[in-house]
Amino acid sequence: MDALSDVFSALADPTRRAILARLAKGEATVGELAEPFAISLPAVSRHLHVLKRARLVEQRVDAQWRRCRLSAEPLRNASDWIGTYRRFWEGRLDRIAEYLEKTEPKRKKRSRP
Amino acid sequence: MDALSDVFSALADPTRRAILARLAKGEATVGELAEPFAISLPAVSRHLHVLKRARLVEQRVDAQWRRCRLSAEPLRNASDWIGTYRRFWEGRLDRIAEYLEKTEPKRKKRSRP
DNA sequence: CACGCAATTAACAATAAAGTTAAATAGGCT
DNA sequence: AGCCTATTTAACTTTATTGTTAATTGCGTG
Repeated sequence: MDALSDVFSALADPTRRAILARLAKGEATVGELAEPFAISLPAVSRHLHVLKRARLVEQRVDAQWRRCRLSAEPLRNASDWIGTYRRFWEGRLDRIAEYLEKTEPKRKKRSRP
Repeated sequence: MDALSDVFSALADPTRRAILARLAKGEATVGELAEPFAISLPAVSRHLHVLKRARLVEQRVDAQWRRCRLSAEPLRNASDWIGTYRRFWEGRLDRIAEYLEKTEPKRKKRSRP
């Protein structure tokens, strides 16, 4: 999978987004990250694996702990990708399209587009 | 699934992102959208279903055609969500964390974090 | 060195994703 | 009506994802 797909895919889960939100406040161990969730530790470990694959989380070994921290760089690409569509939700092109559709005279039916 | 997960999940596929890119240039029928891809028409139809579920695409019926168009509004939420992390990739907090890690004196080993 | 804690890996089950081909649905044309 | 075109739905296969519990690995302490 391409990097961008990995990132969007990693973000497509509320638990993983909550983990990132937690890490935005600072480094944490896997156990600390797992604590707020009703799922097992292995499940959290796998979520972290997904986040690492997307390069959104880095782990540093400290004795028996894995200290996790946010690595936000890939979010820049995701943001840039989405950003190319900004003009569409900022009311410029959408509205124009809507306007055209409403005011354009009805087209004749035809068999090819 | 929550709306944001639906959006990120929809974006986590290169074919679907390509479809959105095509729609950014203007309305298109399903057949037109399918044309550049090496996958079957039903497969494209399903990708569109995912995009519709995420409210990123709207379809309007025109005789036997479904004219698809971009509906970028949900991208605003996705963008906003990612945007809360902007300060991290803009070099403010990352760097501080790196700096602290490099300069902090080594901690003694201890049995609790 | 045995015990305990942190975390991952193994093994497994359930569900979802993504693709295929074939059949169904729907509208316009002759 | 019957055919052609556009698209979806059905049925099925393959592969991922997400979760579980149990076993494993790694490390520090008494």
